[in-house]
Amino acid sequence: MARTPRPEFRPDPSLSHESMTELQREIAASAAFTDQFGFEPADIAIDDAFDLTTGLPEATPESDGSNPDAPVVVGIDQAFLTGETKNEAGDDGAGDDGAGDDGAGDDGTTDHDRAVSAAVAIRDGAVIEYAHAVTPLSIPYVPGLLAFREGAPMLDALDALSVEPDLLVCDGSGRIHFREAGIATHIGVIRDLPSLGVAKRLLCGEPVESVDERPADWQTPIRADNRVETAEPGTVIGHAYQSRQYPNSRRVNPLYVSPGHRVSAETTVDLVAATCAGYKLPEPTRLADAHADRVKRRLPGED
DNA sequence: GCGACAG
DNA sequence: ATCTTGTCGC
Repeated sequence: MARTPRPEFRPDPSLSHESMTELQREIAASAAFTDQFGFEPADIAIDDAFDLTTGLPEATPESDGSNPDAPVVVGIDQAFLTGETKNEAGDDGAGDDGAGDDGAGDDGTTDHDRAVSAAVAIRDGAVIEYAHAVTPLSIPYVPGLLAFREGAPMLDALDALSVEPDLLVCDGSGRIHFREAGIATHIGVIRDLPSLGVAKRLLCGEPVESVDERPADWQTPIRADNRVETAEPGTVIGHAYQSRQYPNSRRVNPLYVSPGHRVSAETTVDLVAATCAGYKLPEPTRLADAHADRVKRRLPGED
């Protein structure tokens, strides 16, 4: 059957705003918001939360006891090194070959930051591999255009991974996006891998029910509103999912989960729920977050 | 012109 | 995202 050619991903700082939004429309058009993967949510279930109080669990590539045929879930997250000014004499030679000036400007902020991208591969409840990449950032954060700032760094971390992922769990939105092309969608489409996004805050769209004071495991659909340019208002683009709640309180906010690529909105909730083990964030994201922080701490500069 | 906005 | 110790509440 005919197949839409995969859009190329060029996070070039010189790209115009229009070019970026146009590329996102192509990404969204190439994305599949239907289930296209060969396993069940139960196959990636993580029953026991990893204990991160004594450091991260050791990676065990040679499955000791765990099922080597279980799907590989890869969590991806980032940490940042900001405020890196360019006036430091004797800067480490790893500087970027700057094309002219930095887009610094009037507000004093520069783009001389670096991203630490971390990817953690989990199979049958065990970590089988850690990978990371440190990438200079050249594009500022703009709501809706996050993929152009963090996409390449995330792909770098994925490239550093030796195992083949069966599912990517990204930090941020997927289909819950102005053009249905959040960073989870970008990454999924570019690698043509099943992917989903887990965000702590809602970018756009409207919950069917109020998300306040909800018990654990509660969920409600997120419908496209007038801010979602590519979908008919009312279209379900993701869900609010209350992954955890304290026994006698109701202050924890829900997660906002949405399809990235090759996963439906409904199944996205099931997949996230399967990888949650008592904490607000799903285990793949918790571990990727911790790994990114660990790499960042070990980097020259802060000891 | 006003509002609104992942990491 | 990041800057950051202790601390109020269950």
